[in-house]
Amino acid sequence: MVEHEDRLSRVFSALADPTRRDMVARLAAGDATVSELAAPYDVSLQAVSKHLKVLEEAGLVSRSRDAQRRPVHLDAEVFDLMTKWIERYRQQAEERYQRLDALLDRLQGRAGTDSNDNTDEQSKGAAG
Amino acid sequence: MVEHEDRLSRVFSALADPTRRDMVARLAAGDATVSELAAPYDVSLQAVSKHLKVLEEAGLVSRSRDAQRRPVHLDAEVFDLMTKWIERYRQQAEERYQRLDALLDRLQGRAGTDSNDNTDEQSKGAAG
DNA sequence: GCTTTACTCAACCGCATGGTTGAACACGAG
DNA sequence: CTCGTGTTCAACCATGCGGTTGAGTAAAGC
Repeated sequence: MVEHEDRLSRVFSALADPTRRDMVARLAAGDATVSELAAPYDVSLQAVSKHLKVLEEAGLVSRSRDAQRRPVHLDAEVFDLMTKWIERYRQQAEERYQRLDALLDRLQGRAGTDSNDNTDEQSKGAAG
Repeated sequence: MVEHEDRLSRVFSALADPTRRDMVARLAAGDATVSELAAPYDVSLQAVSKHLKVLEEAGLVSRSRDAQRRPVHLDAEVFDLMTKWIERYRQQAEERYQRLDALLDRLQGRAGTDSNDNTDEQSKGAAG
């Protein structure tokens, strides 16, 4: 209904399909033609062509021309878009979690917390 | 048909909807009830409830109980799953690109080119 | 105990999506 | 020009999804 007007929706939507994710995974190793990509799956070539169209419109791949073949190339730029979006909210959520954890420490008068095994080294200086 | 059996598909699919992404964004700032979440959108409360169910089944949020209210909490763990998947193939694709760039350097006899050149726009040198 | 508040479940609708098959297009080779 | 290969387009079908409304459930309040 929403016709996927924004870029991020198209990218997430494209990657929501396991077949398309597998294609992306294989394309990360190198360019491939439609037939080559279609080989492992037991769907028709037309279905694969459709999948590629979705990936292309999401900006994940680009297609050139080589005689009759249409080599598909993975375009890594869009991944940054996703990563940025994800990291942004992941960090916020984790910071919130740590603040909550610190608050619980104070409320319970705990001395040594062993429950946080986070790998990031950010200081929670909200001890006020 | 595929019923989204795998986790990653559910997560990507859940985040493919702009309304749900907006909810996640707002939940990153703090927990909220269904009504609070529904307020900004001009859809019914039931629609928002459905969205939350999708987010919950994707493992992105969890819901507890506070009297009649159902506070929604953002669960940051799943983001790691996505980030790992994305980064894996993004890096592969970028490495390939850099190798190609290095190869072009050698072919063209370019000297002293830093392979770390990441301009955001790359011209497609269709040199045959 | 009935009402109010907060929310979910159920049934339904319209459209998008993933799949199919058959035809058409693009290009290289005879 | 014709043929073969590689790929896309078009029509169609089944299912899923986001939306709706109406009913049902859970807990607080009078």
